[in-house]
Amino acid sequence: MSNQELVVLGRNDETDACCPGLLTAPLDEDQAVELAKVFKALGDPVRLRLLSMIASRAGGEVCVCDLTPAFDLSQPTISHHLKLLRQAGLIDCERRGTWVYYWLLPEMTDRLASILTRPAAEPLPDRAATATAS
Amino acid sequence: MSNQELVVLGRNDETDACCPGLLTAPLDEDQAVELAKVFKALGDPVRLRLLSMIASRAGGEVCVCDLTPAFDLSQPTISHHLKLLRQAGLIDCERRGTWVYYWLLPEMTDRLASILTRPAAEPLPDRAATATAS
DNA sequence: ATGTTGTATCGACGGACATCAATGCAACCC
DNA sequence: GGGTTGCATTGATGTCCGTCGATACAACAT
Repeated sequence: MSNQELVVLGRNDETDACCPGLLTAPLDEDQAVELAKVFKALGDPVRLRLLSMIASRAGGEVCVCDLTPAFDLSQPTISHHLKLLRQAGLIDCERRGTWVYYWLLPEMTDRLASILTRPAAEPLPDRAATATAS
Repeated sequence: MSNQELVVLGRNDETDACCPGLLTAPLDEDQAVELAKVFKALGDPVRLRLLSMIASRAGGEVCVCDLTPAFDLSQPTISHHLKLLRQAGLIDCERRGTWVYYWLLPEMTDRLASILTRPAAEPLPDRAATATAS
C-alpha cells in the first residue's frame, strides 16, 4: 500500500544535516528537487484543507468517510489528493475493517517549519533595521 | 513594478489572526486558496534554489545577473520564476541603474514557518482516552 | 454466494504550467 | 544619435495536473 514515499524525512543525517534550511545556504539541486515535491503537495487548496482537517483532529486520526463529504468533489478526487499527500510524506494511513484512517506525520511538517525558519541571532546589519530608533 | 502581490502577509489580523496555523484548526476555503498560492510558488526546484540563493546572500540582495548563470535555463525562464516568487510575496526587487536586485521578504517565510509549527505544549490526551464513543 | 458499502485505481479530458525564441524596454557608452 | 548590455514580456509548444465517470477491490451483512 505504501512503498514509494519520499525519503526527505530524517534518516539521512548527513546529506542535509538537521537544520541548515533554505534561507542560510544555497540549496543544491537534489535537495531542491526533493523539497519541491513536498511543497508542491501543499500547493493545492483541497490538499491544504485535507491536511488541516487531518492534523487538527483531536484523536489524531480521521476516517476518509469524514473527509469526503466536506468537499464538493468526487470521491476519487479526494482519494487522489490523499494519495499525493501520503507520497509527499505528510500523512500516512491504515485500513481498519471497512474504513481507512489517515493521520499526520509531524516529522515532515516540523522539518518544513525548521527549513523555513531563519537563524534567530543573525547579525543582520542591513537595511531592515535602519529606521528603528528605540 | 509591484502592485498585485498577495495579501497573505500580516496586516489583516482579524481573518486569520497571527498563528492558528493549519495544524490546529481546519483551514477555511479562502485561507486555503491564499496559502496554496504561496506553497505552489515553492513547489518548483528552480524557484526553491532561486529563493535559497537570494535569502542566503550576505548583503541581503542579489543581482539577477548573478542568478541567471547558475542555471541551465534561458534568461526569460529565470525571469518568469522570479516573477512568480515576487507575486507570492516571498521576494521583492528594485531596479538600480542597469541592474535589478532581489531580496527576501522574511515576513512571508516567517508566516509559513509558524503556520507549519504545531503548538508546543499541547496536552495531547490522544487516542487512549477517547474510548468513550457510544 | 450474493448484495452492499467504503475506498482505491484507471482512462480520459480540459486547463494550468515550465520552457523557449523572439521581441520590447530601460539604462548605459561611444 | 546609434550601439550594446541587462532584464521583462509575448506567443507558442509540450507536459503536467485536477477532475470526473467507470470500474476494481476490500470488508462486512444477509
